[in-house]
Amino acid sequence: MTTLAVTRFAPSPTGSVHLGNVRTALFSYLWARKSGGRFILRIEDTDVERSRLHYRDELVAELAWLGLEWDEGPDVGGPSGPYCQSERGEIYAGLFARLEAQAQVYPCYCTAEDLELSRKLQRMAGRPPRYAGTCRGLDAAARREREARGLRPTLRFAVPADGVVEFTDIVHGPQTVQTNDIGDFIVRREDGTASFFFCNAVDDALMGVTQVLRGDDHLTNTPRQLMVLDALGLRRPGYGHVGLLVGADGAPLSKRHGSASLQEFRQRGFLGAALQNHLFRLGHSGNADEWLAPADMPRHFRPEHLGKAPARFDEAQLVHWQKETIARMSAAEIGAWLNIDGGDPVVELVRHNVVLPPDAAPWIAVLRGELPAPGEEERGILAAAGPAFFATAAAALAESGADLKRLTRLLGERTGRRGADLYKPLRVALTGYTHGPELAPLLQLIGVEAARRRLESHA
RNA sequence: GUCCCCAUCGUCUAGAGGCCUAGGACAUUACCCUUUCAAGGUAGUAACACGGGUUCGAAUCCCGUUGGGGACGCCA
Repeated sequence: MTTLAVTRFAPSPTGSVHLGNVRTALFSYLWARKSGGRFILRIEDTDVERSRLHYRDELVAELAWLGLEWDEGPDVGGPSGPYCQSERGEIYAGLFARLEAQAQVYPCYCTAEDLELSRKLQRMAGRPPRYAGTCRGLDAAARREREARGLRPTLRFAVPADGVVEFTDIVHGPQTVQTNDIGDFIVRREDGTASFFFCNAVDDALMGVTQVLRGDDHLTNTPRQLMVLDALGLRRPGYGHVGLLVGADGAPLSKRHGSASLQEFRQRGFLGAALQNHLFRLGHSGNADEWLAPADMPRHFRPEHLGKAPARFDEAQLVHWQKETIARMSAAEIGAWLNIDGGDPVVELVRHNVVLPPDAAPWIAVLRGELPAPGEEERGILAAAGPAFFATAAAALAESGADLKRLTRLLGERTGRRGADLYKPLRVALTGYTHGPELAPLLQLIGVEAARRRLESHA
């Protein structure tokens, strides 16, 4: 019933991928999987100044860690390669030649300073800072003169006047844009490399992409890409612009929000399935409130439920999905995640008390014999119980052994305490904390000897 | 500045004119369970930005206001 969707994720390797982009990658991936189509990874590294090889490797590793799998990409190949734009120069050259032959592009000799000045003047005059069209009408003689002066031209797309570009956005619906609102834009830089407007659109068409999902920030430059595609007679993919992902401050997540990179969340110990569950519900609703296994996510993905409004990234909700994920992991998986032996009884003990790996450290320390210095609340509880209580507790422990039930029954009988009055001081003396995993297995693991010492130290 | 986009509980969202005295999830509060804490269970607090229309009837459609965001780059 669903038509096959060919989708892609096309990051530029100029930094760590941030969650906003990861989310559109996830949506794209899910759409492809839902429909039985293909998911493509394409690296947009035409900006030689800022692209770095290690960012590309990192990106591939992070995406794979998250659990996204692409059918075509720089590492796995495919029929539409190469999948790094830096290697597609010949393809673009052929296309530029066609546009030149059709006179739909022209060389522009304006320097960066010229352009900046022009923009500044327009802004001051209360006009939108668009390319003024200075080089559009240059004749052959004028071009030769500029070349002779050593000027290297960029190539600009000649946007037709008084036209309209129409398209139906997958999430925003019908859009109509006046071409008069769009200035002639650069498709090829001075150094000969293709610009985003050009290669991004062209590659989607060439690679057979049917649905492009991306951030809202691209909505207004979609018409430019459509004009390029139309001029080249290439098939238009469908475009869907999802509301941006914003941070707690309401500002869009971006590379300057260093904290929003996928890498950082992985390094902090968040799990791929938790991140997927959270991202799945940001700017999208998939009629499922409960945790979804990554394998089940595709059939719950609903492209028609992609949101237009910006979504706020709230870590509290990510933490919830993290807990749900941990609850479903096997002991071996938790062990690997915590970097301890999966057979270690600590694993089951702490699974409900740990959100991130460092949270396990205190409990491991408690079992290995190091108690934290008691805080104010803890000292209060210890003092309220009094030395006699702990002396009685130590004596009872000698009879009960590591059996908490017996220990608390004896202690209850001898001190008259029950409930929190009984358990709280015991817990604090034994673990140093007022909260934590179940006390019975905790006592078993601490062992009678260590427990006795801890109780006696307060007697 | 010009053009474009967006607007439901604190947060993520359901809602495509009557099913809405607006539903769910997270967070939060209370209670239950366990002679403790956590986990689990139950219940509760909490929202249609504002103003005009259209309609018998509007969270839903139209216009405006306000607020937020984006584009206008030899970044993507």
